[in-house]
Amino acid sequence: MEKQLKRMATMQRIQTTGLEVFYQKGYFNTSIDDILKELSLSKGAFYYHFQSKEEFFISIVQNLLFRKVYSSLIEPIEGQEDPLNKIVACFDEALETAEHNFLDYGFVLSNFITEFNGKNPDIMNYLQDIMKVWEVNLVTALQKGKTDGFVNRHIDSEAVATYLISSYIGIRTLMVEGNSKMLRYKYIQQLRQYFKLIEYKEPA
Amino acid sequence: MEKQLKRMATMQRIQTTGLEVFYQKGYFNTSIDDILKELSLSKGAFYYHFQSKEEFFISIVQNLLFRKVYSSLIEPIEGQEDPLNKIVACFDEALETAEHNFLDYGFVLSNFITEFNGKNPDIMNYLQDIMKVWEVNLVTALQKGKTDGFVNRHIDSEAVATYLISSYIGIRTLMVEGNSKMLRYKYIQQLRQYFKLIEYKEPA
DNA sequence: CCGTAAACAGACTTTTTGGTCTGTTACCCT
DNA sequence: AGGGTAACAGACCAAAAAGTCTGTTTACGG
Repeated sequence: MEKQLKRMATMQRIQTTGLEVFYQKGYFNTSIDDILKELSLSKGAFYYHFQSKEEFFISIVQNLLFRKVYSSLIEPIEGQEDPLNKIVACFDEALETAEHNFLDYGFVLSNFITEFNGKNPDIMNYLQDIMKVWEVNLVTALQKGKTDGFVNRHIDSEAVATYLISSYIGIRTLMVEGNSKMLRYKYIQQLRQYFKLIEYKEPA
Repeated sequence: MEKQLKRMATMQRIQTTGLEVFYQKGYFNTSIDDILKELSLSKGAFYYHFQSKEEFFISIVQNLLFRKVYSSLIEPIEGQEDPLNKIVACFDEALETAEHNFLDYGFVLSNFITEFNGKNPDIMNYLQDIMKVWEVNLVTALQKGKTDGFVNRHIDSEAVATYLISSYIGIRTLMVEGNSKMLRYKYIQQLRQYFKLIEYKEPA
């Protein structure tokens, strides 16, 4: 049963550096050999574990990418009370790790959505599924916030979720050009302003 | 002097469809032959007018892309009074053309920034120059709005500009997955909400 | 009307790519 | 301990890519 473990370990190794290189160079600009060079592995090893470049990428999306988005953007909010403050904290935290971890720069997920849009509907579906999970989670959190008395009942939860996702994608895109610390500060500042509008206000 | 005109005409033809194909398929996933096939032109023609694929793309950025961003996002705001309403109208207008003109889907500029980030610093500079012009214009408009009594003097113009750009980039990225009409409606709605916070309020 | 240069055509070269295939090593099971 | 299979190495192939080069057409100037 040792073999099973080794197999998984090798696959994960290839996937991990695969994601790194794909992110850095883009999917179409990255060759399998680029990844293999980084790992000192051979083509034989790669095609023993994966059927094709495309299937390989999809496995990365479903394993690494989904987990990453889930743990950093969905889980910290899911089921929590006081969603607005949780969202701010979660976004701030995510932007902070983005500052220091180059792999986080530019929000990998939206980068790939941009790259595959109109080119590969198959892969696009996998990517957009992740986005949908995120969006649904945000909407749910906002609705729960309404019943728990944290969020103004008159706001349009779906519109707010859309606006949040948009701004987050955008700020991550902007952060690639450096000065990310200042951008993060400004962004969180404006996000707090925005939330003042939609939080529950005690009836006077 | 007829020749000069024809030369320019041909170059523009190649650039125009070049931008279309680059946008649809991505720079690295597009071959020169892809563009030439669309135009029924030969390699000889292309390399007679342009030195290389890279130089060709840069010429597209400086000619077509800059003009597009300028005319749709900068000019409508530049020097105008009442910047907040002008910005809403401008963004709404830009999103509306984005709905109907597939070439606008996904905000071409930020798509390319995503694609070239970390891969080609040279091209990145040209792209980010355009972003900077936009940002400066927004900041200037907001500052002028303060002196003209349309914008709250206490807001941080640069932070607001960053937030605006972020959300715009984000919403354009989201619009690629369809349902763009609803997204546009929700986005503009939330943008108006946000602006209520930063508009000038008559001292009671 | 003709020579000359601009504008273009298209075969060719070199490099890179995704993917195949045969051969070799390492490890588990009996 | 040794046979068998999983895990990997790396040469190989066909297609595609950017870019070159030689040849042909077109059109302007004298």
